[in-house]
Amino acid sequence: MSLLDNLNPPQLAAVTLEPRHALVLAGAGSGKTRVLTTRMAWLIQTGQVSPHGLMAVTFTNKAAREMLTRMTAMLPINTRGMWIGTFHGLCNRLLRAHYRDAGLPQTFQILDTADQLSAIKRLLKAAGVDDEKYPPRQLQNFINGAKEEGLRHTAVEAYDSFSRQMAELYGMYDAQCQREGVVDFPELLLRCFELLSRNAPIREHYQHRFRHILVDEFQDTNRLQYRWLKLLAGGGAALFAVGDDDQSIYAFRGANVGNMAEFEREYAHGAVIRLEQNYRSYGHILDAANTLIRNNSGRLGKNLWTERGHGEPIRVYEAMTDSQEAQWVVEEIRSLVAEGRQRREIAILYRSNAQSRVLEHALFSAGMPYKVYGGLRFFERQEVKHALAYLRLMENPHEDTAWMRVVNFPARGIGARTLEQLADIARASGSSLYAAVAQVPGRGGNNLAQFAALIDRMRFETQNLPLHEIVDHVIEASGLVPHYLQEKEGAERVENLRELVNAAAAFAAEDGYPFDAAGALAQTLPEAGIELPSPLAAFLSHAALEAGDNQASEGQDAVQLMTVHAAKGLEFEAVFISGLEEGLFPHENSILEQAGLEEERRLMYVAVTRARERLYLSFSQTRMLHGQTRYHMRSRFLSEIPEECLKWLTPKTGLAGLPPAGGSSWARSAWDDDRPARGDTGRSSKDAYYGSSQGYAGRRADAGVEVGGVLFKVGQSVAHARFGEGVIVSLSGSGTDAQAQINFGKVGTKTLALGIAKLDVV
DNA sequence: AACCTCAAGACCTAT
DNA sequence: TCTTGAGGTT
Repeated sequence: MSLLDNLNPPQLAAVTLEPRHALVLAGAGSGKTRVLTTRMAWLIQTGQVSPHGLMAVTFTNKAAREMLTRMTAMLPINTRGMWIGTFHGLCNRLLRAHYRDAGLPQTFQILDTADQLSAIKRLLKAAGVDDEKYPPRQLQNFINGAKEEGLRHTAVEAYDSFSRQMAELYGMYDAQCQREGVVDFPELLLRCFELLSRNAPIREHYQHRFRHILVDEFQDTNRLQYRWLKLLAGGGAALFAVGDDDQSIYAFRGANVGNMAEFEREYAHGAVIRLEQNYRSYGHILDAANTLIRNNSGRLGKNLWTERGHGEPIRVYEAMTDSQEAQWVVEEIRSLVAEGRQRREIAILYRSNAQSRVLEHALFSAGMPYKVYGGLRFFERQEVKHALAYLRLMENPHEDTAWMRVVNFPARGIGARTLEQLADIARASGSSLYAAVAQVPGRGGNNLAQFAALIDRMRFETQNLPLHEIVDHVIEASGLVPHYLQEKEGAERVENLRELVNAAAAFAAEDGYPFDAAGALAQTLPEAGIELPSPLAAFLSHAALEAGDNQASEGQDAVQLMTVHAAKGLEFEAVFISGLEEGLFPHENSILEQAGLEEERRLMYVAVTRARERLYLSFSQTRMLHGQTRYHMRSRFLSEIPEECLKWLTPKTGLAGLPPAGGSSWARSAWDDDRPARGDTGRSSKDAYYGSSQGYAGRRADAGVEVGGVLFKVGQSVAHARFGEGVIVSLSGSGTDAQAQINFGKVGTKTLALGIAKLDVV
């Protein structure tokens, strides 16, 4: 048995490529992970590289683990100390090893997105900046965007006073982080990049060490990550990048698809290998995906094909309401299960997490086991974050974010007033809050001193304990467990805190600790005299970098619910894509720009290609969103799939948005024909069509509302001075209370009071 | 200082 | 719909 058995020609070519830079364009289901892992095993087995000389980078911890598992299945070697991990994990590892050269305290902590936001809010408050004018969220995006481009605040281009101020705040934020000894996610990368570019001995050490660098999901790299890779490969390493430009769905967090084309031009010219044979899905599913994605521009080009037959058509269902849609999904799943399919092989996908609720409700009512991915994860739960904050303070009491989080939780008589005093003193002396405690007078100062003493005491009392006992001690001594025990709804929180103890034990015992920073360092850099981070520090990194699984009902055969983003890289026998509505999928925030729309289309492409055998598409005429009923047209993506791949399960007459009776090919006729050219959203024509259809107006039996002598009806076109032309989608109330929900197309749907808003009937 | 109520804003995706 | 923050009350 050879590693190379059963590879198709392009796969074989990729696996056994000479040591040189190469780009593998790997379509969905074309054996991408297999190629990556087989190449790693092959390189090692043939003695071309030692396990230490190989680095493999992924985006998710799951992918890293999968890679490790599959590689060791082929080639049983000791993987301890191998550099296989996420960009963030590997950078963390490097920074831990060289914290001094990186200008960080040994105990530096990692801020997740939420921590970062609260740090920013605290900064704005301390600096007396108007957070109306400089919204914390926007500043966060500004900072992260700059860091992802590799720019410090002094390098950010600021042409106007607003961005100059933002850059200024960015600088203050970095100073605050430095003072507190914390780094945010993008900082891990930037700091690591700067370390390598400025410190020649360290750079050369790693450049010399890594002979082969393999990158998974290359289309998701941002500019900084690309530069980081180039820097590491600068000593002659072969960069083997695997990706699929059609599956680039992370532009919103800085991913730059352009890296692929640039990489080909700069490095991999003449070494592009395409994997286009798909081993996953039947023909109809692939045809749908191929046709859909052809609407995008600037693709590197790729067409999936299969040796399997067409398979079954893609089933399409239109529901009246979101709950009816959910009901239908459950019914279909019932019959799939009755046919003998496993529930874990069935996935329900949606664009945004908020959509899961209706589906969960329907599944729950039907007694159908299900598992939701996404949403709140274990390490993001309030009580767990509180416990982690205590642990972080024990490691580094100067971390003000953690301090503020728990200084008065559970309540210990430290109020806003006292904390304000403390913050003032700390700011004046440029010290941390912890360091300023002694200077606060009065009862507040006394309480603060007791809190600081609590932290010190917990550190002292646990200093020689194993990790899980440290955690166990802290959740009690901090008062968290006692607090939640006396709270009405606290039982589950206490359970989660106890679970944190288990997580710590598991982390110390198994893969976590050796796999993470410390163990790897011990193996890889004994010569450098590296001080190992404590198990607690390693555990805290782990908690920040891997937020953990969600509420996983272990072992149960359960239907899988997740967002399309979360589904990337996975596959199922049967897939439901729900909520295929304009404004939802494609999402309304992305519709206006071509780039945004194309990313949505790639997202749809990812969703479609998750299915092996059966694919179901569904949409609903009405949906509860933001607490109110909204009306959407069906997604344009439905009309971008060839009709011959589809099988409509719902009658094609009498439904809103559809043409009147008859015509089996309405899906590609009615509004496709008069749809404006690409680039336009096509909303206006559709809205006009709504108005004249027998859609909602007839069914909802709305006689209309009269205000000021004008009769308003659902479906009617109206004009507003600011929002432009729109269509009334619903009416409520009467007289002076009358309100209308109006779809203004590009502007969105607004609810207006008819007595106040000046509306003209068009 | 703690507790409560109400309003506003988010809700799109996530290492 | 849910969470967060502000403001008022005890």
